[in-house]
Amino acid sequence: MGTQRSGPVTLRTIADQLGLHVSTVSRVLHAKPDESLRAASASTVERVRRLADELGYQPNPHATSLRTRRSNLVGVLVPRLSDMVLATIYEGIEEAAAEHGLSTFVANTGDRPETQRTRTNMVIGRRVDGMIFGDAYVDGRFLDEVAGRGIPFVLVSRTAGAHPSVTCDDYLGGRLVAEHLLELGHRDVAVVAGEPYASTGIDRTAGLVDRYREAGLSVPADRIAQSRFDVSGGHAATARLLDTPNPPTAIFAVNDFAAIGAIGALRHQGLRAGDDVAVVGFNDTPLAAELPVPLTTVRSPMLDMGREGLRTLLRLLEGEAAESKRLRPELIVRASSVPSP
Amino acid sequence: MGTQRSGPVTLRTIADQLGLHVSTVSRVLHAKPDESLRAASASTVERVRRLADELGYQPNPHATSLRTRRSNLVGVLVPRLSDMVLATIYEGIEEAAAEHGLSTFVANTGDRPETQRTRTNMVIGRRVDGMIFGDAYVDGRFLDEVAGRGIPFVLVSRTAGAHPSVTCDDYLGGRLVAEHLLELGHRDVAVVAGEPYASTGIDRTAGLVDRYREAGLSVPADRIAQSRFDVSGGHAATARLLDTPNPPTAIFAVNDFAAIGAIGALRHQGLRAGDDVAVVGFNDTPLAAELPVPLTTVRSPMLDMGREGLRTLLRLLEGEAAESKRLRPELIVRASSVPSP
DNA sequence: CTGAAAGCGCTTACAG
DNA sequence: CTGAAAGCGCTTACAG
Repeated sequence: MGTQRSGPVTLRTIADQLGLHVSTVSRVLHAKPDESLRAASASTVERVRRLADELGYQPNPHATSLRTRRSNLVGVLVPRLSDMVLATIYEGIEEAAAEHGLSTFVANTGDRPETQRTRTNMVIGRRVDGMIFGDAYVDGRFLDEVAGRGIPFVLVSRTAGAHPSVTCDDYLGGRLVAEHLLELGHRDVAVVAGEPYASTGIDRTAGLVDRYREAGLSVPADRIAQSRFDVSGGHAATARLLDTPNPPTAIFAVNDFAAIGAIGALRHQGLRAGDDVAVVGFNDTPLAAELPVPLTTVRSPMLDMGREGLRTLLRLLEGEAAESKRLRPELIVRASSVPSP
Repeated sequence: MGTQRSGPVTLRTIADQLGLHVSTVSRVLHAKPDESLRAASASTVERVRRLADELGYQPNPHATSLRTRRSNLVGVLVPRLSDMVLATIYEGIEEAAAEHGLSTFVANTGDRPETQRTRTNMVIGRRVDGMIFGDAYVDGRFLDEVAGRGIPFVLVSRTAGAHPSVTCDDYLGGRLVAEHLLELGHRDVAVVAGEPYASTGIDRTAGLVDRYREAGLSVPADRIAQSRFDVSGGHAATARLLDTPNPPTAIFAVNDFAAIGAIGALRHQGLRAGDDVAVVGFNDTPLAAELPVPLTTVRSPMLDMGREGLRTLLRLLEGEAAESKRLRPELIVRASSVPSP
């Protein structure tokens, strides 16, 4: 059995017990199945593998990273994980990362530029191989800087400038909503539009407005209200939109949570979603279908966005060119946009 | 300016440019403000600090970890980050970790024992200093193993055996719900109880059942339905509870999302939450207040749980004893449990 | 087929 | 006050 060493098992533990040199052990453990022949004799390979298994050897990633200058670490920045949309995208990232032997750091930035900066520095300080940003500002200035520092990254959920991104086709999503509302005869629609720095809200709004214009109808500026992306943000924005002598007959909130807030604001005014005012959300989070008034919304492929985002980063890390992708949205019609019979 | 080195700035870069030895530079950069005197002469300290700043020196954490056997890394396991409750707890963990110069790995385990195993191994393989589990099974068997491997950890959200934990006082929360429903005159209550392996659901249920028993009322087994913790889990469990000739007059779902599912299931039967059946949730997530029928629920201090969980781990890492904590819940009464006037 | 050496970037006693 | 050495655990040409 050899000497019983305390502390974690290292290459040296194995080498000593087998009377080999650490470099031999390293070579064996490192070789892909097919090239093990070149690493050592068949019997040595066998003995090393068996003992490594028995002792539960796990390479020290700090030593490996120090030596190879590759950390197999990916940094992920999101506005906030308590936003189910981003959390789900992150789940996709994590799944795909695990499949490829990568680990991920996530940090919440609250969409605050100052925090984006400090978190990015912190993550880069940890020597990640690449980053994924879910909190891009549409102007992309900060990201230009990051690119200038030579660190590879991919955006998910939001686009910015020409940086590679994996997003939902938000513009198309907005158009789908417009078509649905036009069919229902709504000529006067208002938009809970999200934050002005996020491409998601911008593009979803633009899609709706453009499609309305094509139908000969304009959506005036005072029908479009900025908002936070959460429930209370949607509530506040809707309250403002309703504070007018001639309220709209339909509301498009660019996010399911904002839509829930919109429904809350309507209720405050004694108005019911569906019967009195059509409400449409975005994302088709698992809540949408279960609300007391089930929510019409646009399904966006959140998990896939994450998975595909990581794969794109992987390609970048291997020196290939990264192409941006827009994934297809799908309109899901429920009771919140159609009056009960 | 000295030689222009390519690649990242290391201690050597600074040492060479200043004609010092790396060990001197290390000592200076390492010293706390007050002990810098002992590290080097005042002028050397000044020169080193200035240049490090200028060059934007960031120590290579892999080298530091390799040398010091401390990674300043914490591994966090949660059932799923797309559960807003866990995501919020994690935000608390991350905040507190950042304040203490620690970074965190999070992984989703989906509450699957197999995944808990592989993720734990993966995280330990990354040489974290400690772990935080938000996905503890109440039997604690797996955690006993982890403890046996000598890795320090703290539980959040759920308890298990005698392992140190930071949780909401779930039992008390259940009692608060019982008192509220008893006051309203409900003698026949049903529980959407969550997963049988999670202390949260178990304790919340027990609190309610015990308080009812003290009032001379029993909650029979067929009024208690296991459920997943998400919306569709709550829906399914409620559908089962309603499938009886004499349905209950009140439903306690041990989680806001399950409660939303419960409301959905009621609606399917033509029943309205509040007017027809009282519904109470747990956690007071931001949605609760904004639902078309605002949800009565028990507020649990999610952020604090995370922050306090990390602090407890920190104490453990410093060799102190860790005490479990139960944070105080608070009942929030809204329309879902009181008929409209 | 296997060994020996060098080195990734850092820290920490130990000298002087 | 500063330097020199050793070593954390690994990988990778280079010998033989």
